Amino acid sequence: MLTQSEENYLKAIFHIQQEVEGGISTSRLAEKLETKAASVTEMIKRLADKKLVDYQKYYGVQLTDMGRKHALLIVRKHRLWEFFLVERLNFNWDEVHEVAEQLEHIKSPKLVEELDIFLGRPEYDPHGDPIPDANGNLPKSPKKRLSQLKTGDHAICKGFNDNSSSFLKFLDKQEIGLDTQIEVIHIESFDESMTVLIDKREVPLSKTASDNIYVEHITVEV
Amino acid sequence: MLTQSEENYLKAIFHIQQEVEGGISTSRLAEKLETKAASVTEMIKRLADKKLVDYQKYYGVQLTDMGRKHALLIVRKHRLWEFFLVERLNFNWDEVHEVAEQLEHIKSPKLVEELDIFLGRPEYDPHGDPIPDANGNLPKSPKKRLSQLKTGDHAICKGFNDNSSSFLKFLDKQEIGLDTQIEVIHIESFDESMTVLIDKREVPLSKTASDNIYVEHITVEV
DNA sequence: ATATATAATTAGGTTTGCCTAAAAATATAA
DNA sequence: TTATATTTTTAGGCAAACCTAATTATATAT
Repeated sequence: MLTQSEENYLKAIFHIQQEVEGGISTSRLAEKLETKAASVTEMIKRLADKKLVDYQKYYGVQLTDMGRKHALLIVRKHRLWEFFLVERLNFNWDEVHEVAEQLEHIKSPKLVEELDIFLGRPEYDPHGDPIPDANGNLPKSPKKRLSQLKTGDHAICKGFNDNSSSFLKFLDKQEIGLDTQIEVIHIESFDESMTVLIDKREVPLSKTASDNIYVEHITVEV
Repeated sequence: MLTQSEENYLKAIFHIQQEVEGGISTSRLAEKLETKAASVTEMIKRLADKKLVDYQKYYGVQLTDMGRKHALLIVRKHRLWEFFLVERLNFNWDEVHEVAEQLEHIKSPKLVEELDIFLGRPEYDPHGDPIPDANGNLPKSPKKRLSQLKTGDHAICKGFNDNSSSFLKFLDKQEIGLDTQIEVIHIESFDESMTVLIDKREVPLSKTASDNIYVEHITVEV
């Protein structure tokens, strides 16, 4: 049985692997987990002993199939609980993360299954992130970053890369949420900031912001 | 902030104090927590340092007001989650204990409050145990043990002292649940076992069983 | 190619929470 | 009351996870 700490390491490795290919460095993991490199080295060795990660000294870690399976279950639980908190308990989407970080470690296969049923087997969490099914399969949608679009493009908001409370509050303020319709009306070449049209309002977005917004690019018949 | 282990000790002390007066012995606590006396002594000292218990070497522990407050919050969370599991997630009442033991340690005041609202501010958990409110007040009902009744008495089942899976399964088999109507039709003097009438069925109950069933004694107009 | 900088690992320590075995205190029985 | 039994505490250890400081590998720059 995995400890909470071991689960957190697996989840962190999984999330970093979603972004970059290849082995993950000790320091990158330490940063993500807000701990020190020495602690990471130690834990990685334990996980390698348990065949949950492949580890080569000085060359980083990668999840094994078993490790990925565990990680996906934790992600599944995290996202189901986030859905529960927002949809049933009136949490705002910027308040759920820390609580879900706790709830994801509850060990009860029946609980996960019954919660999934109770919630109507949702496919996406409140931030638009896909919820893995019981076998670890992710529903995948053809997502792009808003920053990849061109002037004149239309899109529908489908998720966010940064789930920090400050970013989500910023989105709330700009009235940007899941399924919000967006039209790109201008891209400033010098800093790649853009102006988008949302519900007839002109909203300015920095490159940092547009990088963190996932959209589905749609073609509009004129 | 309290660790999970500290919370479990407070809860155990609270539950034992409900049953017997006075200081609680190290060995009694060790038994309840399925650990060793030496470990208990150690933890008790930590809790005493934190002013959560009063402790006198060789004379047992008692909760302080602060300690009781913490214990009641844990009991509140435990029972709210049990209610949730049974009423919303289709758990049977004999399956909820271990999961609730985990869920009770989730730290989020908002979660507790919103869950309470979501569930309709229930007063009793699925076993008939009272759920403390946010201030630690217990709704109290005038409960007796079924074993205290006399032949001919009528009563309504209001709770159980033993929440073990085996006892709850036994109750299920006898079709005894919360609010079940019971009439005592015979008490065997030599072993204090009794025969009760439930929904026109004669059900034999050992003293052990009747000791663990709480009832509200009612007067029937004939 | 060699020196320097950066990153990773090892060494050695801490805290929490558990353990066993020995010692001390209290309770029970002759 | 004194001996015996039981309970409690103390002493000393262990594993999980963390830490800092020192060492060793690897990467970078001259």
